[in-house]
Amino acid sequence: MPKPTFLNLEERKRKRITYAFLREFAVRSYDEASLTVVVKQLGIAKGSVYQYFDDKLDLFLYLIGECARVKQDYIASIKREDYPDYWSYFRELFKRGCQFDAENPLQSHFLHNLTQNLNSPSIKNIFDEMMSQTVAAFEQMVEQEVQAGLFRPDVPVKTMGFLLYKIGVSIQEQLEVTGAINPAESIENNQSVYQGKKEILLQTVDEYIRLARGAFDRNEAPSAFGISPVGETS
Amino acid sequence: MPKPTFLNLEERKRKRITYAFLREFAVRSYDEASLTVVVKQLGIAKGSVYQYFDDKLDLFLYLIGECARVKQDYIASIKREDYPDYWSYFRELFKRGCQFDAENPLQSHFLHNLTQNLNSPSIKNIFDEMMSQTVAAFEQMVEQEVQAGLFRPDVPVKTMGFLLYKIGVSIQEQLEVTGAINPAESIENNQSVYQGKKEILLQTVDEYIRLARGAFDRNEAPSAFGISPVGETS
Amino acid sequence: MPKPTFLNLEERKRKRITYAFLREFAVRSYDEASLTVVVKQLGIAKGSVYQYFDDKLDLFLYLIGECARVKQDYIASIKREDYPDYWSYFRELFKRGCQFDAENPLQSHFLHNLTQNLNSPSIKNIFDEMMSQTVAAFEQMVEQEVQAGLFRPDVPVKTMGFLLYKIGVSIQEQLEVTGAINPAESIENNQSVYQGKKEILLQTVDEYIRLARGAFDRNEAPSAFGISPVGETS
Amino acid sequence: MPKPTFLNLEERKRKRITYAFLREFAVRSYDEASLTVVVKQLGIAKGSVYQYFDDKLDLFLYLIGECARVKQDYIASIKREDYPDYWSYFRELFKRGCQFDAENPLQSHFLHNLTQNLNSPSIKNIFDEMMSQTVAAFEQMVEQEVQAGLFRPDVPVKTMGFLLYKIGVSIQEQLEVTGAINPAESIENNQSVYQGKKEILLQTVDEYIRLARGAFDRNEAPSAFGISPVGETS
DNA sequence: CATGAATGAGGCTTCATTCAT
DNA sequence: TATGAATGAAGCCTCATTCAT
Repeated sequence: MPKPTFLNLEERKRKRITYAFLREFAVRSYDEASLTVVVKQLGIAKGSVYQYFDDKLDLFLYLIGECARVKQDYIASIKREDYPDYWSYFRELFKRGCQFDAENPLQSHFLHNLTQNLNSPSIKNIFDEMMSQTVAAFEQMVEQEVQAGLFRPDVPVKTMGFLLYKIGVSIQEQLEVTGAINPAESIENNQSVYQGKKEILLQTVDEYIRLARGAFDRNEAPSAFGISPVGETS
Repeated sequence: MPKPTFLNLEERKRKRITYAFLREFAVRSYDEASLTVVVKQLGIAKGSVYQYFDDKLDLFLYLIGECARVKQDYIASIKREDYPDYWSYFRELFKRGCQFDAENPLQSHFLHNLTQNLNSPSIKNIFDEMMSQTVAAFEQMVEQEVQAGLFRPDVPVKTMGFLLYKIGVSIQEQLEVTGAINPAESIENNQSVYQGKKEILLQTVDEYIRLARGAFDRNEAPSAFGISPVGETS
Repeated sequence: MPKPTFLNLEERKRKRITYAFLREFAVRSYDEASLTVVVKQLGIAKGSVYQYFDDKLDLFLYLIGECARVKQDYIASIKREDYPDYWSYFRELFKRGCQFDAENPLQSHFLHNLTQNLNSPSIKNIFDEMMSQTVAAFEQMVEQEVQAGLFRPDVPVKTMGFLLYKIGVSIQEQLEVTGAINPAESIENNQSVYQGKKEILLQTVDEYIRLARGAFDRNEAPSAFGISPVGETS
Repeated sequence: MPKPTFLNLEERKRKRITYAFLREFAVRSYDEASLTVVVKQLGIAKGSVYQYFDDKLDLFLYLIGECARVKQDYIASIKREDYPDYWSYFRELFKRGCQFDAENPLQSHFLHNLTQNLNSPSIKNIFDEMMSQTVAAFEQMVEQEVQAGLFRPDVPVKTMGFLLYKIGVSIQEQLEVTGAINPAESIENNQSVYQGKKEILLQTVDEYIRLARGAFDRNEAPSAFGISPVGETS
């Protein structure tokens, strides 16, 4: 939690500082990120950072909180009940994610880099909990769909929830591995993560959805009935 | 590549050294791992390490190679053609992986930690390539299944390959996130990663396979139509 | 270039540090010089050096720059056009050099040791360029004298320039080889390089000048012909 | 002085070892040269070197002695009395030096690199003495010429001797600074120092001789007499 | 509230030399 | 006589954090 010293800062300065650190943590992992470097860029005293935050971790957690809050604003309004099935809802999440990315490039980069950041032992505990929460959220979604008879009931919710979470992550990773997006490069050029790549992102989302439907949706056997009644009736 | 000095070492000593470093790299990431610490544990001179290996990276790559080689011995004999479908083949891979884990706990821990290790910038390039190769291998498997008419043709091989790769990873991760396994703790107690957890691992594999079937397998319903109805009714 | 941290240091401290390093580099070559040793002498933390300078090379270049600047102040005001011939100008350079030596013993020692320092591979490139510039400066001087009809035109400027440069160096070296001066010892006793040796230095300079006149000056015999004989006889 | 162990070695092996170390010391300075590296190249045990020589210095001095001996064989037969003046003798020294270079490239490279090697503190004492001897030899030559009435008597022999020595050195250095020769490169290509550069070397020698004549030769004033008798007779 | 110099542990790496076999 | 593994001091450099001003 930042100290009052930081919160009382003139907004301009507070944002300047926040952005500089976001940029650093968007490019390097927690352990690699160097306060020294950022402080030099900012032209502020090293000691100041310790007037604002308890330590490196405190600062880092603040940044996570801020970015999560901003992204949440984009996503919170998307309600499952406004969509006919889970997958159109799922797709919408990515669409809004794109909007968030375009309007908050630095925050988007920061969160993006976060995903590949689960190791640094200094923060392992914290990350584990964060991930647990995220996974739990997906489990809950799955639970709802199962209850509604839309997702298959024959696989534990835990497993489906985790795979669903992983599918979300995979979409980003695949784009990165195949070179469709290049965060390291785009942040260098002051571009957002998905700048000019919205189409390919959504296309990939659709491909994954096609696969996921087969995996998660309740088997349409009854409808198959309607298709091949002959064999059955005979 | 280790220097002859290392290879000529008395086997007992060579193994003692290898194991000590495996242990370190199984617990810490490449950049965090400290040669100094291990050397102190071993009670050997720091300089000795540099008689054995060119540098830290050389040592690390040797460990990767050794572990991969050992694991390969367990897996290489599993041939796709010996199994009726991809998924029984897939399952067998995990079964043998379990055996490898039980019989080579340290190597298994090392490889396990490797997965969560993609960041260390000193070795990012090397890791990226390793992962690319792994992903490519999965793509190739998918390609084969598609050719054989067993996997669906309406989703790009690249996407299916990547998801398949991710499913493999997810199984391990889910067990870790849910607390079913706890590598950090088990290595402390000189236990293998999956010690006493073989059942739950395979059960989870089966769950994922059930999901994956729906996602990847060619939907047989329509084709069943053309092939049999007539014959059935007659 | 030193970091602001160093420049903002209290002058007393800054000088103390500068002098300690000057002393080290005046006695040892770049590669042999040990920051660790100096830091211990100074009683400051090793890390401090890296708050002041980027690295060892940065520190070294700073020292070169400082000493060169100081020496330049002594020499810059000497203009060729104020002297009837090159050699009286040349002699004056050494006289002022002596003054610089007396008033800045440590800097003088440092620069003196620099000359014998062309090897250290870490800085070979930098040194090669420095020497090239110095040689070029001598070439230019020679060129001017040739243009003015004062130096002989029948030997390439390159060769004369290089020899002239070497003569300057030789004067110092001869005194050292013959034991007239002993930098290693004099720095130990906090004496300047040429302390109490000004006379012998200038005497040696004069000897070299006498030799150099024969080598470089245009032979006046023929020209004496056209100018005077007639006028003299009349 | 090498130990008997070395001298008793089969000649082929002894030469192989000698050459490998010559090569190393021809490329690196004494302090930079690494026994470890050479021993690896040779494929012999590190300990062997210490069976052959007391230590690094002992080995180095042996190499100096060997090379000096070989070069001496080329030069010793050149007698001053066989030449009309010092400078034709001087020129011959370089010609034979060229022959030595062509027929013993490695030794030539080694000796060449030696010149730029006066710093390494580990061997400073030894080098100082070597140089003193060389300088003394030149002094003696100068002394003889002065006695013979061929060199000017109005400048101390010490100074003329030293400059003469320096001129010899300068010739080599100038060729290197101007890029006419490139030892570092030529040794890489298994070429001798002056391979294909004999002409430019001798040409440079001639230029230096032209300068040196003016500097060292007794003033020819009397001969000027014969040129401008008019003014004198009137 | 800001400053920024000081800290010092810890990191990897190199090398000549020794000594038991 | 040859081997080659072991040594360990010394080197440069990084970084989060502290604290006096």
